[in-house]
Amino acid sequence: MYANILIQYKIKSLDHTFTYHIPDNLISDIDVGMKVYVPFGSSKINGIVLDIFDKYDGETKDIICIISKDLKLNKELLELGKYIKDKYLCTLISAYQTMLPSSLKVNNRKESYELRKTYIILNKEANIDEYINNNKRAKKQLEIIESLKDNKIEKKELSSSSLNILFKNNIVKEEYESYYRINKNNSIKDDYKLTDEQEKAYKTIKDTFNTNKIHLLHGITGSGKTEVYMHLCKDIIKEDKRVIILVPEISLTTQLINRFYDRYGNDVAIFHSELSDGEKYDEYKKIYNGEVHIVVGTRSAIFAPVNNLGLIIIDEEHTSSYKQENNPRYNAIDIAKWRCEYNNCPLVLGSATPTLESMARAQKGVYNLITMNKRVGDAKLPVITVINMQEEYRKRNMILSDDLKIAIDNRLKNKEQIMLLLNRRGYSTFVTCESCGYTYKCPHCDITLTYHKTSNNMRCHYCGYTVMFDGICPECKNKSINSFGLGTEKVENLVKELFPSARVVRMDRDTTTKKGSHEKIIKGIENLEYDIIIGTQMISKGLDFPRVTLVGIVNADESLNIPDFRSGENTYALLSQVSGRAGRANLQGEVIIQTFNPDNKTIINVKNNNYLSNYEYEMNIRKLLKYPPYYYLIGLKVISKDYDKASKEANKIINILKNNKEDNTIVLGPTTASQFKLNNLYRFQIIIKYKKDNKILNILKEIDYNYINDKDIYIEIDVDPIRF
DNA sequence: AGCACGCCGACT
DNA sequence: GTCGGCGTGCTC
Repeated sequence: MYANILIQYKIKSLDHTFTYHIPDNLISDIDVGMKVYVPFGSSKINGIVLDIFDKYDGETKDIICIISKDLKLNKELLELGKYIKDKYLCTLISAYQTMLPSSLKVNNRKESYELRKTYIILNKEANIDEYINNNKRAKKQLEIIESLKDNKIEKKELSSSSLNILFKNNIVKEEYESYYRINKNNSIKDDYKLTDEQEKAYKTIKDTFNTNKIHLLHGITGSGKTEVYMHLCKDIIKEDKRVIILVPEISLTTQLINRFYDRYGNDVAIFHSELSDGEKYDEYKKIYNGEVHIVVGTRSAIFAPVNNLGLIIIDEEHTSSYKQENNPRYNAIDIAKWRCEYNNCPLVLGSATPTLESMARAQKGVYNLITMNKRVGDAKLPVITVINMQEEYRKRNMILSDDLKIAIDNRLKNKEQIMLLLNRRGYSTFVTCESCGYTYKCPHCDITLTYHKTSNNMRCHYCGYTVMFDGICPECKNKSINSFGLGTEKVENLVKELFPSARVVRMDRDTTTKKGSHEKIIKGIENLEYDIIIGTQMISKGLDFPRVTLVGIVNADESLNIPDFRSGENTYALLSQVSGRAGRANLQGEVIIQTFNPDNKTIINVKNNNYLSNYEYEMNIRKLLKYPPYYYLIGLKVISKDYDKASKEANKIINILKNNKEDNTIVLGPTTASQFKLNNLYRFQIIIKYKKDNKILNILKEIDYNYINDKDIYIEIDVDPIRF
């Protein structure tokens, strides 16, 4: 018997199987999907068995041993890997590697992550009565024997000196029991009553169990989407199927996971980046062994090794965190679609602000649109005020406007909580007019231009359009063009200065890196230990604090000006999500948006809480400028430590692309990538916009293949990129 | 990726 | 004469 093995190195030139002979002693155990140890060249490495067959007449070596018999990739995941390789142009092994938690990665050498407890039991074969009679004076030993007569006892609870004598005389034995690091018990009965709207959504989805339907659940913030998910889970459990629920990132996960634990206890496995390797191993095993019905987790949980999958739910489907930004650059929504098709089950995409792609599909009837327009209970929508920062700027209010300061003061007096959102600056520098808020945009791509200090010009990173920079604002003719940005720390200091008695907490990358710090801050806010919460987008999603009644958006423009064609869409989503944090319970919420561009369409749509108007506005631009969802995108980067070589190859590639495409396919570039020089590597970028073009997809694969053995040039292809 | 092989320059 | 630099090529 022989086996085709995919080896652990994720190098394009090794992206094929090698055939090995299966020695007789392994034949009965070996199976497809298992991890094996094989000789390779002059060393020994790990690999995955992809198929097993009888006859082979080339030269082979023997497989040394099987590494994991009890955990292997199942048929579905093996098949899924091929899809990922084909769609995202990555190596097959890296597709499989991303499916596995680090404890089980193919190149992992550590043997076991299993935690075991050691118990002591009486040795049934020993003549215990005789031993008791002969050792009447060994009080401690007799005590132990007596207590072991009706149950086993954990080893560490017994005195080791007496125990050792009992061991020596074969009176007692050790017994092992493995246990999981995470154990939860449910505390709440599932008797929550759904509102009419929730009930309708729930029924609609439930009626499509056992069909491959995709639902877009468009529910405004506070409309109770989670409760709909919970009800669906109940039915999944009833039918003994499995459900995967994806959530954007841990900030949201903590609160949501606790809700699932409260109701479903140890029927839930969780997956997110804050778990330790051991915890992830345990959760993976619970899923693999079919011990849980519900899997809740971030992006990589989409690869949970469930059998009998009955439903996938992707919450906050618009968030960019479902797209992996390194190889393989997959999007969890794509993977979900594939798995739902494979298992013939429905997919639910939930969001208050669906992506244009999803809404467009829903309007075309590809997805089934379910709308929830009402907030649960008495909660009213917040009142949104837009503050023109141009005027505040003249009053020397650079960070907080008078209105926002007054509003904060009022909430503090009422013992209500305040959230201040600060947009993080992007990695590229753009310039804004400090007095009127004007930002340069590319006339062809509607993208904010990026400033380049070395050449003193501004460039569009999509098409290469360039203008010189003269420092004079073309709008208000002031010489106030500048690039400025605020950090959370700066805002924190000002707030502390203005409101010295307020208890302030900051929630951003810096304060949440430590394990559990996230949860601690959230608990603190829930327990009303803080009055003012300052944070980045991290605080915008899903969090539910009933005493937060004021949300202040400090610099709404920062997000609008990110050089990305989706900046408008993303800003709408961000602002309306964070607005949704205000007034979740019966207290009236208020939102104050500070901007230099009060006439901006996105800001106006946020103020009017009009998703559909924003959708139509953005769709128009996308249609005009040929962006998704009207066109598909592919980003290709040519990377080299040699500037000239990178530039030369990029030009060569663009010519090949232009000569092998359909007429309506557009090839832009090459331009310098937004992070042009990174780790001493120069990066040129090509953008492809296409509708239906197998020609260009095939030529891309060919280009990718041609550079496999080129040591100076590295090609990076991003299919359906969300950011360039 | 990792290792052997191989072909040049500077040392005990 | 030999040690060791890393450029090239191959691994079932």
